Amino acid sequence: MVSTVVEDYLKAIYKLQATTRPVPTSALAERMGVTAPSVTSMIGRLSDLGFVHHDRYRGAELTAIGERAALEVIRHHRLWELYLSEALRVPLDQVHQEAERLEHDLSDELEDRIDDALGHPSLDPHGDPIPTREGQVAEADARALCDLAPGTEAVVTRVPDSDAALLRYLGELGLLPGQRVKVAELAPFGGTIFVETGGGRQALSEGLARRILVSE
Amino acid sequence: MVSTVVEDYLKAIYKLQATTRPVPTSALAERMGVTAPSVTSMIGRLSDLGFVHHDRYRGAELTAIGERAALEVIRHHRLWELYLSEALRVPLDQVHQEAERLEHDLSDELEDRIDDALGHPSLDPHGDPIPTREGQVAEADARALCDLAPGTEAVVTRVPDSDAALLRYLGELGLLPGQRVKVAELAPFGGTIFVETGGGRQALSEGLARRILVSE
DNA sequence: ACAATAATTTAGGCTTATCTAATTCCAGAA
DNA sequence: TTCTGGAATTAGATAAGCCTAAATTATTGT
Repeated sequence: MVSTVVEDYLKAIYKLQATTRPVPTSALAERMGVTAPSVTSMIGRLSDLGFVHHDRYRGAELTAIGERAALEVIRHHRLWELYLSEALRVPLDQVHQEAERLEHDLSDELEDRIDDALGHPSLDPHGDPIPTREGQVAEADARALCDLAPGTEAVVTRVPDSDAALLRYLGELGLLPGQRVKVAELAPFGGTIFVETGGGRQALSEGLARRILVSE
Repeated sequence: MVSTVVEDYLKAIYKLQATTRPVPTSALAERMGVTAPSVTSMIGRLSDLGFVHHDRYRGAELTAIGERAALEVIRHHRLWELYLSEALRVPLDQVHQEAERLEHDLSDELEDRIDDALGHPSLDPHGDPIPTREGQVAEADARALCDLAPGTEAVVTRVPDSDAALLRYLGELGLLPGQRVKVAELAPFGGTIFVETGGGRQALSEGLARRILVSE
């Protein structure tokens, strides 16, 4: 059984790979909140364990085994998130933080019981896909709120998961998963989008609107 | 925040204090599954942290602060046990093991939510008292099954928590908390007790009957 | 092609928690 | 009161993760 620290590194590498591949030492150091030398040494260990391939001075990439291990941690995390949200009514802005600790302590038996209790869900409360026990991830092809034409109506399907303050703000705006939204207009010269939600007319930056995924 | 290892030591010392006080190094080593020198060194750290008083060559005793910390871990453990048992239907013989990992990852908020969801319970599924948030333990004055006179009827209130095989056995006998039991007879010359349970007539050793607490 | 800069790795050290081997202490027997 | 066997402690080592400071490498601008 790998340590919780190793699990956290694997998860971080998996997420960063969506952006850059291989993942540079500095990117991993930043995400993990440690110094670059710490990352170099950990990459060496992960490489010894067969979880990553290290391309010296270029970065690290998960092996098939490493990706599988990362997906198991992510599955645990997202199952806990949904469970805490549904069964214990933990507010959406707090579930990530709680799950961050619990994800390392989920036996196969308990995983199954939680999965059963939730009816084998495919999405966590932020709209992120829950990998299957076999490590399959169903990435929905959603579009970003900022890409909708004015006048379009849609439903929010996915929001960033780890920034509690942002999630509270999105809650105030009425832009959490499941909530309806209509693009009212785009401000001239770009940069700002006006939308109508259950909470009324809201202005938000294009940058933020890009991180909110919707389906029509 | 103390490490999970420190939490485990505090809990172990608390439990051993019920038998011997102060707790000898060897007893703690045995319970923690480590060598005596490891315990000596850990006791030094616990002493530095103000959790125990170390009487050199005699053993360790929890300070008020240490006892408080131990009770918090035990509260977490027992709340998780009851929650897993009630909400997720985890079998009684497994809840201890699961809670052993989860007890170290329970934020105050989640603790409150679980406590609320369970209706502020006072006993875990093995019948062990759940300390209050303030560190109060309500030790019920129960009697042991082996101390009942033949013919007496009672209800099982408390059983050992950590031996899964024993708990499965007690389940087969019909001697889990909440189940009714009647002492049928004592075998001549002692050592064995015959009881009637929902599952019929059962024989059990005096040693085992001493670890099963009942109320009439 | 080469020098400057930025990223990465190496070197060496610290803390926590463990171990084995060696030593010291205590309590009970003679 | 002294001896002795078992318990406890000290000494020294290891592994995981982290750090700072120094050295190295890759890249980029000229």
